[in-house]
Amino acid sequence: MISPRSETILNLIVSKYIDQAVPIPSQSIAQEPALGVSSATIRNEMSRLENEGYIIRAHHSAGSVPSDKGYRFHVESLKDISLSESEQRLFSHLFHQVERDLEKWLSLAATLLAQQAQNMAVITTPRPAGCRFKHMELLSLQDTTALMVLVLHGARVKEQLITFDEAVPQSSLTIIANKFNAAFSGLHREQIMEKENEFSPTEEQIKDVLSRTMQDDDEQEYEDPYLDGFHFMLGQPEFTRSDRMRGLMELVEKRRLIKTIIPKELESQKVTVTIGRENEDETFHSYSIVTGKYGISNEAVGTVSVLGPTRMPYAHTIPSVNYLSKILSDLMSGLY
Amino acid sequence: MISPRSETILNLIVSKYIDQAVPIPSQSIAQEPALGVSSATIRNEMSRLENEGYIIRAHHSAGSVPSDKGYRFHVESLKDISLSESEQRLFSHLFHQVERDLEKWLSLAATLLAQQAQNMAVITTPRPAGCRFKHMELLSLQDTTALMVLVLHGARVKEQLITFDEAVPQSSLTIIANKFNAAFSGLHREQIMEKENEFSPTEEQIKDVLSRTMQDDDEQEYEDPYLDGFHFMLGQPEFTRSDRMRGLMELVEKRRLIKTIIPKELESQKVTVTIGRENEDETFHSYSIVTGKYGISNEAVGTVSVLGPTRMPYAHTIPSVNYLSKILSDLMSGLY
DNA sequence: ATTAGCACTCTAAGCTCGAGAGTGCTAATC
DNA sequence: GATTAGCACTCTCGAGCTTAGAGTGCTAAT
Repeated sequence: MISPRSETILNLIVSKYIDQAVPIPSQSIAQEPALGVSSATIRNEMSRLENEGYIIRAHHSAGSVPSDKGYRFHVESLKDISLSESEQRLFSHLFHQVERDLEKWLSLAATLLAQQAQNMAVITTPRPAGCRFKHMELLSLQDTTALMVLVLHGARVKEQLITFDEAVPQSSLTIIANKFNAAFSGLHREQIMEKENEFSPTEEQIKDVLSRTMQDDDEQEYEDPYLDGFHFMLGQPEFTRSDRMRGLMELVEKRRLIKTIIPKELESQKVTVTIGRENEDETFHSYSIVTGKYGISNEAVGTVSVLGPTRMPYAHTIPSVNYLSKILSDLMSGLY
Repeated sequence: MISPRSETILNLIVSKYIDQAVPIPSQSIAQEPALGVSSATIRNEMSRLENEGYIIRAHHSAGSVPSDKGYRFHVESLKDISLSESEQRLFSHLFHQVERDLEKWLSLAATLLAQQAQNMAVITTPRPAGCRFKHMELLSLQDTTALMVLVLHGARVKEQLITFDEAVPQSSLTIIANKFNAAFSGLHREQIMEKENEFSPTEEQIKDVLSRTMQDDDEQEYEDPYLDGFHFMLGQPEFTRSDRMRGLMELVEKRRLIKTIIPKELESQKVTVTIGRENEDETFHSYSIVTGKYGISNEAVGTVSVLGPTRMPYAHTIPSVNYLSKILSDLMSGLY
């Protein structure tokens, strides 16, 4: 890749293909007012681009389709684009209209992002580095059954049923809850386990359940993510053959999706784009994933992603992911 | 429909078609050892069945495909079948292995049901008739922000952020929570609103949020249901053409599915089967829905359903829905 | 009432063929 | 040397045709 004209042509091919989902002929590029050359010249450039692996032809005399390498070039060329001011304002406005509630925010973000990218949006809930006890409540439901409501730092709430061997009245439960609240406030699970006060058997049991619940939370890689826009993805011409999506569908349903989708390294604050065969998992060899990180470092971090075919409107998707990450981070700082 | 032999033949056609998804020729029925007649005889019976609208032929000389009326007959003929004892034991066993937690139960039930029916299972969470206050907790997050944790009867937990105009310390919040807990225990929303104690502005604000949260809960038709087995459905040969499922996909995603899916009348404890054009909503004219009710009457009721093409393994699906409703009802009685 | 036998119908898959789209190459032009 | 017009060549896609075979409906025999 040398001449600037080659770059222009490649970018035109990629944009047009993303738009039209049809192999792009040299003529259609020649018509572009940006460059005043004939289709024959374009053809020369195109065969060079093909030799260098930026574009692919289905057969001898077919139009051009970008390769992964072609998409990669295109993506690099627009990494620094940001969302238009009017869209930024619209987004902010929408977020300030909904209730102050993490779930509502994430759900809204997923919907907006899917809409922008015309593909599936995946937003994971913030992962605390290691959850910390904030408050607990014990409520008697029946003689031997109680509900434990556990509040962790960062406005995370967990519930768990507990069954005792013998009847435990609400009054005892309240006393125990108060005792635990005083003793465990702000502690991590390990610190709670170390505490060796003298506990009654009932208390020990509750402490056990508490510990297991917190451990669950720590171990859980991600909760069910917020998904939206699967139907946009299905609408793409890539999926007229339905078998194409079977495997993917199962991934989504089984929620195994997430582990595979999120890039291992999420060091940088920048948006990460993984294109086609750059994905380690073979299932995604014809998909691209655009991922951003949001949240508060060292406290709780989640991801904002878009999954779609490699032919994805990166020019809309990347800045949207970027801006939504920023909004969510800002909103979340109010919770910690 | 008169002769018992006609009935046998119709049932054979339906079962075979459900199994094979291919029009059933007279020969294949004649081979059945159950009735020792030739294919010509079957053909005579078949043309009678066709005249009466139980089966349909794609064209002049094609095999038989059941009509909605045919499926209806088939379903009526097996309404009283129950799950095999071994499967009943297996199901019970599985339910007693998981944690005592409503979410886990519903999720397990959805997975089992989808597996049995080889189609999509939809389980709605129990709807309380009108929610009742059990307990609340107020936790300060930042100076002017608090988290309200609201526990309703039936082990339902709700969270809501509250933002105050001025700083409110944890100590004040605790006092307010105690006051409310004492005053509102066991009450419905309307009853809480009627209470006209003298409240401070902060208390009024919290009471307002409380009321809105409870109203939300009352108005919300259904929460997000538990879905499983969409991929089974996609695997059915009905869906080799992908456009067939687009609309459906969107329904699932937008959660509008539920309102449309659940029969208006759920009086009886029996399982309800709605076949093809019996569905009011046109979208489901080529689908069948099998629905059962579970829960505790007048307290909290949810539904267990299977959605799939009219060619659905009713013989497995109906007893499974039936038995799972029973299991879930039994389990839930422990929560009230 | 049942059945064997056969002619008839309809589908689905394969096949050819021509039109059209788009390229690669060559030779002329700037 | 870069660009371009012109044209032959390649490949795809859909239309139309053909044929094998699956399955029925009918008739005449049992």
